[in-house]
Amino acid sequence: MFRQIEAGLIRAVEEALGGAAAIKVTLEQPKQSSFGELAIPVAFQLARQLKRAPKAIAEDLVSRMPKVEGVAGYEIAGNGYINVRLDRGAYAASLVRGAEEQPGTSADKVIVEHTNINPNKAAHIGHLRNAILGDTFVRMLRRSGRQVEVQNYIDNTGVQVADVVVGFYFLEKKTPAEVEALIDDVSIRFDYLCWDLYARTSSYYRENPNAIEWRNETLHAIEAGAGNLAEIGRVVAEAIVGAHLRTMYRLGIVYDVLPRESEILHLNFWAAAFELLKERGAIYLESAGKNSGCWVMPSSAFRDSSGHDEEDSKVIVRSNGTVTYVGKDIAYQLWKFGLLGRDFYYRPWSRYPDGHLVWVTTDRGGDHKMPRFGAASSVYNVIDSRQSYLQDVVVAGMRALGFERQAEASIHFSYEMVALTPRTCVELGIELPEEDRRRAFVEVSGRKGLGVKADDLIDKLIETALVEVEHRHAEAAPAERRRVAEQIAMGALRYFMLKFTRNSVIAFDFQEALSFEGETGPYVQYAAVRAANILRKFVERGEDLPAFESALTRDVLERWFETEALWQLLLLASKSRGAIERAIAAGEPAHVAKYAFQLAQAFNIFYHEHAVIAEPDAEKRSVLLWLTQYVRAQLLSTLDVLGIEQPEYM
RNA sequence: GGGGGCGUAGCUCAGUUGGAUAGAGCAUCAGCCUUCUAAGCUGAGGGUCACAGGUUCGAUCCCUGUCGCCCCUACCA
Repeated sequence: MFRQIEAGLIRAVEEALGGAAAIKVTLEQPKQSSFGELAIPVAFQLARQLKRAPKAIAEDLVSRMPKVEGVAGYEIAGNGYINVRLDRGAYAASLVRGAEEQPGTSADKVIVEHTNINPNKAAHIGHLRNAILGDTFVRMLRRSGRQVEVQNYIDNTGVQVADVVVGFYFLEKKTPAEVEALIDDVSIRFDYLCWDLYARTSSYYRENPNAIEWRNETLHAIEAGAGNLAEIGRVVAEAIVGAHLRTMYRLGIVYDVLPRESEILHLNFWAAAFELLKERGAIYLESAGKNSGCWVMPSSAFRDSSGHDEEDSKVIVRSNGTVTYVGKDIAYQLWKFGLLGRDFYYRPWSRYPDGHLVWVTTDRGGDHKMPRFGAASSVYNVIDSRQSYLQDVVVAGMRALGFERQAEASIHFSYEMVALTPRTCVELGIELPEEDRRRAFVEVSGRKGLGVKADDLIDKLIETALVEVEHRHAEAAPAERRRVAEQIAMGALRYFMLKFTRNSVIAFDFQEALSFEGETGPYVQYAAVRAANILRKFVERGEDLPAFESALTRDVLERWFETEALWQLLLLASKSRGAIERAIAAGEPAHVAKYAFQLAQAFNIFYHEHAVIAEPDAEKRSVLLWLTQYVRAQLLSTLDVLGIEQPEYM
């Protein structure tokens, strides 16, 4: 509704201008609500061109603008603003009728790749930020009508998996069968065990540099796909991927397909990409300097400024003939756009409780009915900002191959890392060197085993929430209280990861993350619960909700929404779709979180000021009840985009 | 050295693409529960938007420089 009026206003201003001036007409929200619902600052832009006072231009413009549906009038304010006042009665009446615009559906597919955790240890809070950002962005895109495929890339043949295999095989002297026994042992958390083992192997390398040979041997074995080392690698990666998916499912995060590095290798994706890159001159064989004997991409392809020499080129194929990670990534990115000329085979990996299937790539054909994966028109890679250099190289590769449009549609959805505050390190019992203690934050490190495990944090949040739920609802069944605590924990965690904009480093602090007050997920959930309570209590008292459409005529609505506070609440609630669209355009899920908080805050004030059920005036009560219902619906749909549920009670 | 990001209230952060009197949460202090649940609400204090120039009707936002912090800059991923 609101966005239709905005579009109408822009058209009207353009018509009034009659093409006299070449400027882009924009609208803004007035600083103060008393100035109206919208403001048109166009007179300022025109003042210079026309050499006239902004105020006179504004007056002239208003007199020439055609009638806009839903607008009650204009005011010239300040020294040239055109403030717009909406027809509140008509606006509210259309909302009562449920006349909200539906998003169009698009045929183009968007791929969002997120999570991408090395399958060699338990997930940590940095991975949570990635997955929550990615999952929320997926929900935003789907809400806005876009078709989205969610990929979680599994690097099951890399150094990190190899290091855990080295730990099991060379340090612990375990056979594949013994590793499998550990996985099957329900008294052991295998992903936690690997967390420690990975740190132990890393420190072993530091003390015994020659042991790095074990890693090389393991990497070769994994790539060849035969022998005990490869077998351990396979079972470890398989088990850890399962653990990651379970961890993420606790937060409502699901995937469509798991493309694996092993298939990229076995199906020779790289060979296809290599041919293309050579053929189109995107890479060349270096004959001199430190990169002699390597196939490299010149730095001019991905760095625009001068001052670089041959030494800055990026190695794509090493002098020993093996391909680097970036090379494989170029092949993978080509596949995502359907440009590689080959595809994976697939088999079902697992099924979520709601029936949704996750597929995994395989290197052999099977007899499965499945969706067509890949071949998208745009691709979002949710990867932390430290890898932006490599992402630039991938995009440069696409461009050098002549895939300009796809290069343009390859979006590095980057975000800053989650670090730990020194205080939190102390709480975790981590010894910090003197210089780290004075820093604002300390980077997590898997190699050092330094970090907060995702499941530990989720457990701690549930535990904290449960104490409060038990205190408030002693009469409820334990299983039910547990469920409510889980929903609150999930709301707190998802909101916490989303409230920061992407390029801000999160200095993780337990005290802050465990807070359920103020700008938090539970605050928003609480507002939704309150709204639900009003409606439930009203019905429990034996009264039926009024027939809003007939009771709330335009005149009635016009009268009650003269009250500024009620009108502002309605207006804000009606802007949820616009808030999501703006957040998509900005690529910033934090904006949706902020909107949800603001709406919850506005409702809490309303809740405090109006006793809805006890309202003696029947007409006013109908308005308040409808408003409660409407705000609740908008709040719930926004929470749904954030992946947050409303508990039954709090 | 080069590339990128950041610097806004005591702390943690927003700031809708250059607009009207710069906001929120936390923390501090003072209030509000016989009510649809106080995980809430009201109020107070707290600012040289790092600094210096420039662009223009107008700059927290754009440009230049300076200072400080962070990340990247592997034949690791």
